[in-house]
Amino acid sequence: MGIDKVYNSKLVEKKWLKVWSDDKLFKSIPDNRPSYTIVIPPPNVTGILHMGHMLNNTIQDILIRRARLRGFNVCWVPGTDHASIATEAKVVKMLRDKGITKTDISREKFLDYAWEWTDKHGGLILDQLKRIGCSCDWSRTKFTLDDDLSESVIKTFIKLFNEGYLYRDKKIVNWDPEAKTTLSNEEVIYKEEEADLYYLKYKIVGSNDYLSIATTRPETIFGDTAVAINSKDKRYKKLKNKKLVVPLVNREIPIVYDESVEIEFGTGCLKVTPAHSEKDFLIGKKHKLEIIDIFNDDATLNDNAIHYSGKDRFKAKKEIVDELNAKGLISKIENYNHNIALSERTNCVVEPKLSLQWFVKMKELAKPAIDAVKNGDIKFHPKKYVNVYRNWMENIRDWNISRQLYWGHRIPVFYLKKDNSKFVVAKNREDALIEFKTKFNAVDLNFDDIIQDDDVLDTWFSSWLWPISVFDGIRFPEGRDINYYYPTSDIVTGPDILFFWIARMIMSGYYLRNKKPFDNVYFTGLVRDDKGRKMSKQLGNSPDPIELIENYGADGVRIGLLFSAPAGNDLLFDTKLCEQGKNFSNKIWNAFRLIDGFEVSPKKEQELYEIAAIKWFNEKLKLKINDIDNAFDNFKISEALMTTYKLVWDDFCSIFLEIVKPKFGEKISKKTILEVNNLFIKILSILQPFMPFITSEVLENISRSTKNLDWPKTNKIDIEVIANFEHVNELITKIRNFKKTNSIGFKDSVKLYYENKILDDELKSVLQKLTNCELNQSEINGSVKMNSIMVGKYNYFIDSDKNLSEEGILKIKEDLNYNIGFKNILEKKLSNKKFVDNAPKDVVENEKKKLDDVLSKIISLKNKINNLGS
RNA sequence: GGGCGCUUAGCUCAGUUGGUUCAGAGCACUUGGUUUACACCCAAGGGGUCGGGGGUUCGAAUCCCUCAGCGCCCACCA
Repeated sequence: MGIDKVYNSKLVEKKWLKVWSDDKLFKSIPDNRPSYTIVIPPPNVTGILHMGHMLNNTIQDILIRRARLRGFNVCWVPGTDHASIATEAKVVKMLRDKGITKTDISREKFLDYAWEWTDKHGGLILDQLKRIGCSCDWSRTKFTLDDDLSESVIKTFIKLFNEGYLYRDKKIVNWDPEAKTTLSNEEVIYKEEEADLYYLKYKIVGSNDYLSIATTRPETIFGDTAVAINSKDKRYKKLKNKKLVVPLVNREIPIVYDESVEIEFGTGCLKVTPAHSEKDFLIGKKHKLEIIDIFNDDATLNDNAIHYSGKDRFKAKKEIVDELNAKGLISKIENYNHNIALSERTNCVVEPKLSLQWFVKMKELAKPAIDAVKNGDIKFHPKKYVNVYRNWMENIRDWNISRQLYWGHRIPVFYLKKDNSKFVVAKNREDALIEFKTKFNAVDLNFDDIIQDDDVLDTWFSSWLWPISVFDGIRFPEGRDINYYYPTSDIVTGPDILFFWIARMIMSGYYLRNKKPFDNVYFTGLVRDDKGRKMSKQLGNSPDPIELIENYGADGVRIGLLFSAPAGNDLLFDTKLCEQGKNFSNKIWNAFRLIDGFEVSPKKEQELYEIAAIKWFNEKLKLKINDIDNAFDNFKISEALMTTYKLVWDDFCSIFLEIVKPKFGEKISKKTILEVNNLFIKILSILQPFMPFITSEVLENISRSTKNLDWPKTNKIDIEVIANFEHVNELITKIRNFKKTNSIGFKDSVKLYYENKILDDELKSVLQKLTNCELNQSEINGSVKMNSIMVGKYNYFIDSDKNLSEEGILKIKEDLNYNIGFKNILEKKLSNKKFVDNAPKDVVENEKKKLDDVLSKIISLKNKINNLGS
């Protein structure tokens, strides 16, 4: 045989990657067919493919390819995200390595470097997606900083502003001192940490007494402008109207009474630093306290910290504690567990900071988005995330969208240089000037008088528009594409960006188009290693997807990942699963080799066993396709794969092909080979979404053409054909088992006696081919020593020249005991008046039937044992 | 502190509305097999009192309560 014994994934993949890129096979243009659309979750433009992408995009490709086979006009839009803070951090590091500091160069210069960096490293990930077989419409590739998408972002900002959804406010925000930007609440992650709780002594003015105040942050005393006590706290009533002296600073501060202070915590007294805690800020606002900011942008202390000015916050903390200690101003130190806030990107401790920022009012936008998910208009898979979503959405907080970065969409707000409380929102400087002139009646204003906001928008402010903006539906709401492809069908993503992205896309969808952005959200799990640990760079436990593809083939890796990827559950990735995937590829390859190698005889009649096998497999295939369709409809993709896997490996290869395969030296009939090929093509169609490479290759070889596959349709299924065939199959297993336990050679002939009418000529032919038995229909002859085997409720008898082995006899006795036990249970149940009276009739009938069956089983087993004795 | 979810074979997980067609699958394991597609293979087999306890019911892996363990999300306890 000229074809390789082992499937060569490298060669095949190389070939098909070329075909797929040359032919623009996956290009979509609106037409009369129904559309099926997915927009890719855009990976970071300079990112590289990791296992999460691999899983996520494999699932999308499976959905996409199946939809294509089912005749939809399929559009999978690829693209990348500029990933504002992540990319900027990389560029800053690159510059630092070159000895350049971000602040030393102009914004324009920095952006030049950033674009250079993006051009150099960007888009690599899209090529990697091609390697795993992704069938995107590559002609539609988008980048969030493309001109059209940028314009969409700006247009949306202006619309939100004009409709009152945007405001600028001084609030406590999350400050990342390393990236020197604010972060949204979603970009902050909390980690439990053991800390010290210091009890500091604040001198009471006009007395020699001290008030003890607990804090984890003694370094912020320079910003203290009050001490707050709960008004219900009886212990401190006598302190009313007293003042306190802040240690080290020697500033006198008032005592204020506020309900938000917990009586139980520490001493019940809270030092208030309005500039460095949201809670303190609110207290300060209420009591009109002074606000003293003590940090620079890089979280070193500023001049307000007197002799600690310029020192790093952590270093300063230690020294301050030492100084306080030396002065006897710390009464005790306790261990205390609390959550520290870390930046998702830079991993440094986030500093709450008072700052003027742009916010989006979310409450109103959230309303239709909550309803859509609640009433099932948008479906989440798995459902458990509906509650998580609702919980977040119903308590949604305003979205801080400004970032003190360069890389991104610059906020389209222009201020008057002289007075930055006066501003306009406009898409460019020219419009801004006109706007200024009308709004502020400033006729003689020129470009030098205005300045654009320095900040850029949160990266998610562009990605929340993605399903609309990739079809240019913001600039041109009546465009052809947006009206054809939107709402999109499904979106596939990890639950970690449920709030960042999914929730916000739903909101923008309703806000901008009054329509949901997608019908279904499929949440994948996290890819962990085989010990259940998250994959991370530090642990080095994340395999390189491309390397895996080299070793196991893209199809093998796709299958391997999906073998353990039920929606929403984390999956423990093990390369063993890829090995299984690779083996499966090889199995398919060899099925092809076998079929391809059949010698065909044009004149030969079909064998009876061929007819039986084809008849059965036709029905079985329909049954399984129904199961697979069902699994897909419920987004149980792993289940769909497993059903396919077993259908191919067990039913098609192990059973069907084994029967159809001509006996040694014989040929196969023409009619049969045609039918086998047809069935194989259907099998390949089902496999195609999971394993695009090998199926394309085999199909081309088997049909000698590149004709398109269809997803097979099912009609009425003949259950009896399946049941009878499977009866025979079970019989075959039992005969083999009998041979094994009785040390009869696998290929040795035995005589089989049967009494029922299930076996027609075709099935008999199958039985003979696979077990090499001699068939006789007859009553049992009691005088002959025979061994009975049971299939369902029917008895078969094997006559062999060998007696039953000890093991075989033991088995029969065990079988008898089991059935007697079962009989007792049934009889007890049926004599229970309560059961007979209360249970539904069909249940009772069923139990009676079972009893009949078991009784006849017991009789035949007893006969068997008696025969042994005779 | 609030909310959600999980606990079924050695491992990873299925089990819609309670009823021996529900105690399952894949992997792993055990045994036997290789000139005739594939040892990246074939055939056969063993294995679980469904986390513990209690309740509802004629009947519970499935419904209710409770305890234990694990995981996730949210939140301004200094």
